[in-house]
Amino acid sequence: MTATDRAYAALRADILDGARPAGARLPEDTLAEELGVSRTPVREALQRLGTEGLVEHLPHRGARVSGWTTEDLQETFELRALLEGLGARRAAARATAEDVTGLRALCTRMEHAIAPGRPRDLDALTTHNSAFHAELLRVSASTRLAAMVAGVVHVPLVMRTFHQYSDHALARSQHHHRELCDALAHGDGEWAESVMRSHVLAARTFLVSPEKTEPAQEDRP
Amino acid sequence: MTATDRAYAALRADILDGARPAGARLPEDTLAEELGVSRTPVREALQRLGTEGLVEHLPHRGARVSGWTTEDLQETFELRALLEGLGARRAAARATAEDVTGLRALCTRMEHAIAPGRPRDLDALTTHNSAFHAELLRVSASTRLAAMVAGVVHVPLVMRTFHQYSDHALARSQHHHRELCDALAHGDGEWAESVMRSHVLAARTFLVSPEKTEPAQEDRP
DNA sequence: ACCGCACCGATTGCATACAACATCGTCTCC
DNA sequence: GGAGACGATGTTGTATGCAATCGGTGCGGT
Repeated sequence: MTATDRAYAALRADILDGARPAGARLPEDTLAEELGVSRTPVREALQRLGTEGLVEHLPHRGARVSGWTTEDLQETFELRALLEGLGARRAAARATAEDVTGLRALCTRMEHAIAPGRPRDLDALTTHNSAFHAELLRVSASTRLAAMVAGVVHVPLVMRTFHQYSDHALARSQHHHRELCDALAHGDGEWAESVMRSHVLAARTFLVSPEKTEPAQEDRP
Repeated sequence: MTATDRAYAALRADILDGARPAGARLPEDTLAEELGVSRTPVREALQRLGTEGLVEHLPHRGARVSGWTTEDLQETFELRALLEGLGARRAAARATAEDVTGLRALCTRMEHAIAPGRPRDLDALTTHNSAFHAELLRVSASTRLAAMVAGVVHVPLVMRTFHQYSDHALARSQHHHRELCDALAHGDGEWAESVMRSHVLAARTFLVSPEKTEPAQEDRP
């Protein structure tokens, strides 16, 4: 692992878990000192984080941690629903029996991590969940798509979602995974895409529920 | 404009117009010499191009121009249809009367550029077309989305598409733009999204037509 | 008192020097 | 004669020094 990778990983983790709050300044030389590397890898790490939207660059003014409004969160999940939906559709057209078997194995592990009667292991759940989604993207055979999703999905955010999930919501999430496997096994891209969209949009509702921006009820008369 | 920006723009242009073909090596010091800058801005430019998928990095092996298979093109247009479709939908929910007026002005300029009875001005058409799509993304008020679209839309590719367009296809393209303006004026997101998808997918067909991968005719019995 | 302008500190942007690593050719040993 | 190891060579990865640029501050003018 290179110094650039370490600087990138450290900064990204700091930002996403709140150690560096939104608006915090990120001077290159200070970070270089803190991380024990020179300014060059710090520069490259900041640039990468900039393309992901986690930090914003002001010319000759330095980098800051960019803020996350509710609107930004909505936007992120909208994009995830779209991109991961496309990934699921493509995966359905390409998945082999072995692919599906591997994904189902991950489902089993996730179900064990939250099996009733034991304390939930949300770390393990998060790990296997990430593996599941990553595997799906691998099967979808689109490098560009995978890179884009990686830029929008932030693991600590996913974990936070799991923390807020009720038992019911957790179970539903697992049901989505199983349903995705079935859709893939049948090669049904539309089905897979639809399930994935549901999966992501369900997560969105839980994350942004504290301050709903929707115009509320749209009851039919 | 900084040296990094110049290096980025020059390399990107070289790659997209074929001056640096797929597979060509991109040694940092050689490029630095050619572009008249040092290796540092070249490195940053190569990294940016890497996130866009135009070049691929091999650890300690350098960067190469990444290849574009037909499959890659399909993928790119699939993503564009999705992302720009979302942009159009969001724009419809946010567009003011002034926004629509501005977009319609761009439509008029595009129509002038390809008015019958005069030689087509495809450079002007490309310029205004880019402005139109950029303006739409601005109205959609999603920084992340705009950045993603910029990563998959390559202007020379768009121009190549225009070159291949028949009169009929060019006219249809302009009709799409007008229809988008109408959908925005009515605040109809679904309509706008649908039109934008048609717009992008029509372009895809023209670009990949030389070697159709579709299973050909799906005539109804 | 307020506005404009020049200086000053801080920080980035760029250039260059050095070190680490991968590949390839060659040489030796089996 | 072939295979493995070792050095040669070229390239990237990293560190550091220097200059350009931006924001703020204080002074002078109006």
